[in-house]
Amino acid sequence: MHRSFLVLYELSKRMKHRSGRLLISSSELGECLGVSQQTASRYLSDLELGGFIERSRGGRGQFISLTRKGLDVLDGVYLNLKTFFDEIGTPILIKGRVVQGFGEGAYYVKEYSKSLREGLGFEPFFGTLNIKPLRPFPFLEKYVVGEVKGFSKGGRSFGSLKYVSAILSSSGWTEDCFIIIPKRTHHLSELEVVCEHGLREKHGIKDGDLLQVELKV
Amino acid sequence: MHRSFLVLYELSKRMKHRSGRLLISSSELGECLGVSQQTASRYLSDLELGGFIERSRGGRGQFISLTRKGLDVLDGVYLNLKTFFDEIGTPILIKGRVVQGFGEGAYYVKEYSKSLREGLGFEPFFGTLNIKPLRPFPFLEKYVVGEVKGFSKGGRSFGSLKYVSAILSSSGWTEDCFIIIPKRTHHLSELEVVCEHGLREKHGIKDGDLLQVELKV
DNA sequence: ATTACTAACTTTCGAGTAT
DNA sequence: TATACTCGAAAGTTAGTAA
Repeated sequence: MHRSFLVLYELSKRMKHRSGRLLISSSELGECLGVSQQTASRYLSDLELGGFIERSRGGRGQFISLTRKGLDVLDGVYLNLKTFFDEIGTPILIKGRVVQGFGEGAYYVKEYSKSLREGLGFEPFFGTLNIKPLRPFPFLEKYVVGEVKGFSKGGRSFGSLKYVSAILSSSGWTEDCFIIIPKRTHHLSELEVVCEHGLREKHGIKDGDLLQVELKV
Repeated sequence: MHRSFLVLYELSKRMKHRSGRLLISSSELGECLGVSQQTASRYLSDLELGGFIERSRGGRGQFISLTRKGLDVLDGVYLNLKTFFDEIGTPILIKGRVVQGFGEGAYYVKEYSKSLREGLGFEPFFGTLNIKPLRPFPFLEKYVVGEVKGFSKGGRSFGSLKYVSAILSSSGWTEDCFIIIPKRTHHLSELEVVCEHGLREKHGIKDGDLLQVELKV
């Protein structure tokens, strides 16, 4: 979240919908934001350079539309504010597709096995399911229910893990699971799920399948 | 919308709910935001000074909760993003209470009467209903359906007006109406509604009554 | 009308440090 | 541990102006 959000947001306020297009001049935008025309012009040029917007010159200003990247910035903020303002108990759902992990999941679950068993209350399956969400998803740290302390082994250091409780589901089945969050990670782009069972085998899951994760809050 | 939003938002991300309280140190916050401890400390002090947060020192940091003012900043952003991301056709509802206008509504409607009649397609009632929304409401400019040009009369200048089409309702009745937006206004805090009929008389509306405005988008 | 460059100005930041 | 002050350095802003 950097400053560019404020400008993107100001643009989005003036668009009826995410797929819309906006005609605005740099001086108008400057007025909206309380900065000069020159500064507004630089803002737009920076946003374009960063891949957040696309623009084309029109006679009375410039036509602006948001790129996927720009929309995702706004969507991430929207989803976080939604969890913040929604009534307690409103389910938090994340939809995503199964992706190929780096193959390290099994290795790590094995290494952390003892600690995880104590924390989770069951023997975790030796492997993780990696899920790539379709949209940005809320910041998960606030839902953390436990932590596994880091350790060193064979000259290699294993950092602390936090985990969030969730329910994984697809058509016809539901499984309790945990989402693993390496302690020193700021921007998670995939969810790493551990479970008591091998879900790929048990439910015939393969890469690309669409799953739903519901956070237990 | 100024920069303080970014810090408020970062705090809200770490709170489970709007009524929650957060324990965080200035250096942790600095890390989240990518700034130094000193800067984060100043951010918090500025937010407190501005009335956006309340805080109290704890041993390992400070307890932070958001004030009504701070929540309204976030809520305003949330509502705008909601209209931006919701499917087209999702109704946009604003609930608010009738308040005493400055008594100028009748005067202005009279002055603008001719132009309004042309734009709205009916003879507007000589008076406006002022509504104070309960929560922040979305930026309305993007829903403008028409404009009434400004003019000068008797040495006094009347600025341009824009208007948005809406449906006003309460238990048992519904009325088509328009929300009037003075062209050079940036921060509307009340809605000024014009209608074909005198609603205070027709429906027995009095100050403090709760009404709902649905925007026609 | 616009957009956007450069140079001077202003604000914001953070290392050092006090509390 | 914390928070938060001062002040030199860095970053951001805008007036003037070109295109």
